[in-house]
Amino acid sequence: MRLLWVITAFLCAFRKKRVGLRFILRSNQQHMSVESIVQKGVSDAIKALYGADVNEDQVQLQETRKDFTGDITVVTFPFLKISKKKPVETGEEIGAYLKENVTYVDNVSVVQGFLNIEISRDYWLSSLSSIIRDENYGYAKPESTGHTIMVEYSSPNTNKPLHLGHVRNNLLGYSVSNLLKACGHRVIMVNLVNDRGIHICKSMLAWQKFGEGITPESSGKKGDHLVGDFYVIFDKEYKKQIKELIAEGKTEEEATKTAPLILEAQEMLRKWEAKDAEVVALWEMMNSWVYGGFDETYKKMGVGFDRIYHESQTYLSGKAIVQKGLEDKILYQRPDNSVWADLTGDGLDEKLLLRSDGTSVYMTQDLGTACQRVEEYKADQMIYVVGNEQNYHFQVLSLVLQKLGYSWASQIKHMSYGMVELPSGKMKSREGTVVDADDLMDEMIGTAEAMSNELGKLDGYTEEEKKNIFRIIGLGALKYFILKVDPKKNMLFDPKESVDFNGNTGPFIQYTYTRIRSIMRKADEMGIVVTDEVSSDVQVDNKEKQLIKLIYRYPSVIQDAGDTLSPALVANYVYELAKEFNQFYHDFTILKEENTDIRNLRLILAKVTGSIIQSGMALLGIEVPERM
RNA sequence: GGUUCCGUAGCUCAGUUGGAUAGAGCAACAGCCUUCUAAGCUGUGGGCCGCGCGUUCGAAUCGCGCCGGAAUCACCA
Repeated sequence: MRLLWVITAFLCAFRKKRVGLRFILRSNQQHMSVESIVQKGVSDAIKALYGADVNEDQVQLQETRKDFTGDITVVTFPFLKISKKKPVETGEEIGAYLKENVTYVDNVSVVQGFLNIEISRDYWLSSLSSIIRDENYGYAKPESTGHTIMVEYSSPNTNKPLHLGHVRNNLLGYSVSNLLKACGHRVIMVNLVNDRGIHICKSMLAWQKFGEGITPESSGKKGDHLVGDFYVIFDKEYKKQIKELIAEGKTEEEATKTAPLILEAQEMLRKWEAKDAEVVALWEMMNSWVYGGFDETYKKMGVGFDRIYHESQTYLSGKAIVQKGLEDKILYQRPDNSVWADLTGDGLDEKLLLRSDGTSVYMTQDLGTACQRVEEYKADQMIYVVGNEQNYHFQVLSLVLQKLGYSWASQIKHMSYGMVELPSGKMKSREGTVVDADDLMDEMIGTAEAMSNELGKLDGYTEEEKKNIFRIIGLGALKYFILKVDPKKNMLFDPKESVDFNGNTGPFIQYTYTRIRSIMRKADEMGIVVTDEVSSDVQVDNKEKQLIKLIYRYPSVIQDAGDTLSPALVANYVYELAKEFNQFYHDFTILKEENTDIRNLRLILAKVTGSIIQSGMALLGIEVPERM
């Protein structure tokens, strides 16, 4: 039961400190990155001008602000102590050296302490021409790092259908897995299904008592929803009994503990643990209904797993590990035989690992499954995509594993994400404010359909084709809406206002893609062949250069997003790219451009932008349509 | 109370090695379709970046202290 709901964590503690700027290496890249060129140049300049050694990593760079001319800017303040001159003077001296001695530096200008550098057209054009030849631009070679990372996500309970909270979890888990793959890691996606426990028994009992033999087939209802209904029925009947008992004079606490229904549910759990044939059969039947429903939801959402674990199989594991810890005196036993880890020295509390009756708890199971996974998959790292409400749990998990002496304990990362809040506050099933995952997806697709029909651009398409486009747009809107937000932050979702289709949204980006596809189709019809060859003496407008620079940034965006486990970085980058392209599209004609070199350059820009949109969106688990 | 996280425009969000005048979208208002898809583009208005102190050439960003919000601190998972 990992996913109750909610937030953040201590990602930062694990976040790798970046040293200097990233050097982008690709098999077919002939030259160094802009950053490296400038850093090396400045380092050389300072040596030549002032006789001091400055490490290339220490040269501070930033993108040149749009209101100044230049592509990249060196901050000169840190060098003033070396130059013993004023900022402007220092900047001018370094700038002059760069312009004189560094190949791709075309022009320099100094504003206050900032040295703005213009990189030559040749550099950008040759970058573009190598980018267009790279089929997997931005992605590292698959499994090239030699690291195996396990990503656990989703982790639902089998007593009710998936809701909005799971949606964020699933989208994040899936997207982060994609990102890590794109960074060259081997990734194994796993799901730990909570298929046992008292809450499952509640649904089972309610079905037994009130279900009258109803099944998903007989009712036409999705299995997970049907089971969820009985969970609600249990709760209702249970409350009724509590009320009656209180009316008879019992205290609320007594009533809660002694209501017949809860006693029966507990009895059922005992029978389940004793492997009572009848209970197990019921449990298997109802779980299979739920799995059927989940599969449908996962499929619609577009997520999947390499391996599914069931808590019914893992909940006993970890006991041996705890026993060993006890023998090694890392853990201790209380007089009632319960086993504890004392974490007070680390600023935390004491944590129970085995109950007095010897049975295990949530933590025990996680200790066990972690060890099992390391052995089974030789995982170098394990990432748990779980809401921030469980920050404490994972802090303890990592700490206990460390104390037990597992060298890989520090490789456990809790990818803690924030809760999705509704305008009314938290989702509460009892108050009927839960946003169901299936309903939500259907609504989004319905909205896409209504909007599309209103615009009437798909007239003449078959129903089949239209349906698929509505699905792509509706889900694109939902997924983008959720993924563009920094994972660790709580976010607000307003079901009434639904999700926008204009502005910084999935459909906006998809729309940009369809525009590009439309151009490419038309070019094809006109018999225009887009060549990979970028003419080196073609005029490049500022807007075009702007686009090239954005395109150039893509690989480092993927790296950053992978390092920080943040799909939001990719989402916001793709939006920026789409926006930039739309401006370009608005200002320039492409197909009607008469100069064929310029036309070819613009077609290349369109083509590369289109494939980055497609691949970036794919990292987010979002499809792009050919038309909309 | 302890621990962790969050606080940026009316609303939803960007802003990650500390850098120049803090950016988008939505909403509001004003424009742009005989020209490659107007789900687009352009413009206007809108901000003590929660508050204070400190570090420094420079702080939305780092440190400390407050204020406000969230989560958690079970022999539940």
